[in-house]
Amino acid sequence: MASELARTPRSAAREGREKAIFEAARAVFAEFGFKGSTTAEIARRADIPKANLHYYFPTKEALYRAVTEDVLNTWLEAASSFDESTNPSEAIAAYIGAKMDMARLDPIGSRIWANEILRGAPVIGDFLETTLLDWLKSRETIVRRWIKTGKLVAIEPRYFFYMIWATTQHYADFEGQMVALNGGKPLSDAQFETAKVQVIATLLRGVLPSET
Amino acid sequence: MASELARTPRSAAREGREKAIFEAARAVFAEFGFKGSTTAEIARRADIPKANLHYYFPTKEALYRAVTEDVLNTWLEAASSFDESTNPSEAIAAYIGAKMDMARLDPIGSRIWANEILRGAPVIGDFLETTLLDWLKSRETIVRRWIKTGKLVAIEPRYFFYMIWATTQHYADFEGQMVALNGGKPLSDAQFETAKVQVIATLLRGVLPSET
DNA sequence: AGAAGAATTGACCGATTGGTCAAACTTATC
DNA sequence: GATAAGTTTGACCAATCGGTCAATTCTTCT
Repeated sequence: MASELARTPRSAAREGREKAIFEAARAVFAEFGFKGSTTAEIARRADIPKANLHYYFPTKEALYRAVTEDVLNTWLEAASSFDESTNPSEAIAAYIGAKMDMARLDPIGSRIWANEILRGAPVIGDFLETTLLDWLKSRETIVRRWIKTGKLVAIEPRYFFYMIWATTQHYADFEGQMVALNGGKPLSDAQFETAKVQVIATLLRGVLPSET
Repeated sequence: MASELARTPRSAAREGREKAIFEAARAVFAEFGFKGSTTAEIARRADIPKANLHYYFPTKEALYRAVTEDVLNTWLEAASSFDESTNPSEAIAAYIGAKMDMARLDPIGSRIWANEILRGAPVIGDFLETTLLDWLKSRETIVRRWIKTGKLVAIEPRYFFYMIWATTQHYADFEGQMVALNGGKPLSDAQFETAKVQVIATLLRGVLPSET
């Protein structure tokens, strides 16, 4: 099959080098944004000559697109954790938990996203208007159903999702601020777990009807 | 007095030109961060030759510091709206409201802050570790007192403030995402007011004891 | 072993970067 | 209206930018 030929696995060495460039690019783009990043700096962190970088990724923009689209896929995976079939508490808790874990495990991805949005989302703009909007609409429907059946207080679902996105992403994007406020040390696993539990509890209390 | 001579008011024309450069710089730094911004682009937006920009602000870094410190002062003004003397609901509502209004009225300032933190806060790092930490500690004390007197549920105050900062700042930093999800149009005043009311209500419900 | 292709790299390119400078131009003061 | 000070600006600089290229080295296959 032709498609199988196209997917012929490259040598492991090649994949390794590509990944090294990719990871270096992620770190640099996350810190300096697209314009502020240089292929020279990325190559330096990947420990290869700049010319070699351009052999694997012809342009800075191609590399940026590859990095950005990868972040997008990670986002989509986490999105599925908001499950319609479970009850509101469980669905919301699972979703917030998944997004918190994402921020903890891949803060760089979150920062790449943040930089892209700050620029006006020139690359992922289409995705926002199509896939993300569709996702949001379908989840809004679910939330509205929960509200109608008295399982949630009357809220505008959209702004509730914004709160979740804002809070979870904050733990990745503003890590620098948190470190400064934590005596120069990153949040420990225990601290992060406390934060995660509290974020879930506070947001659930904020939208669940009083138990009267 | 010598200090008075130093503060000799410059001509109104000079102040106007300085302000034009300043505003152009704010917009550019907010969009591209420090490294991604160029003095040429700032000068272009201020509609002056680049050499003239360097007459008013000798270096790109000096201009950036001026812009950043201005953002900092705005933050400090809003911080005072968290008032110890009022009850928790009012203090928290007023503070969230003030930060939401800040995000609405000065999204650029918020984005400059975000870019600075994403870079690792090289300029405002000192401020974070001193003034901001002091502010946070004193407010944590107030919140803990409220918890002890049963006016708030048991929470770690710090992570509650992070939620507030995250959510309010999100309305400025991720405006591009919200616009994409709102049919390409910015949030109307009515939409923003709804969002603001809901954010306050949800967060208050999240930390106030049930009315049983 | 040797040919063919893939990968590596130093040298280099025109464009852009932050910043300088001297000459020209305005404005205030006497 | 002459002088001095403050302001504006095009031309220019070395350094860095994204990207190219030809020469070289390494792998793979027969």
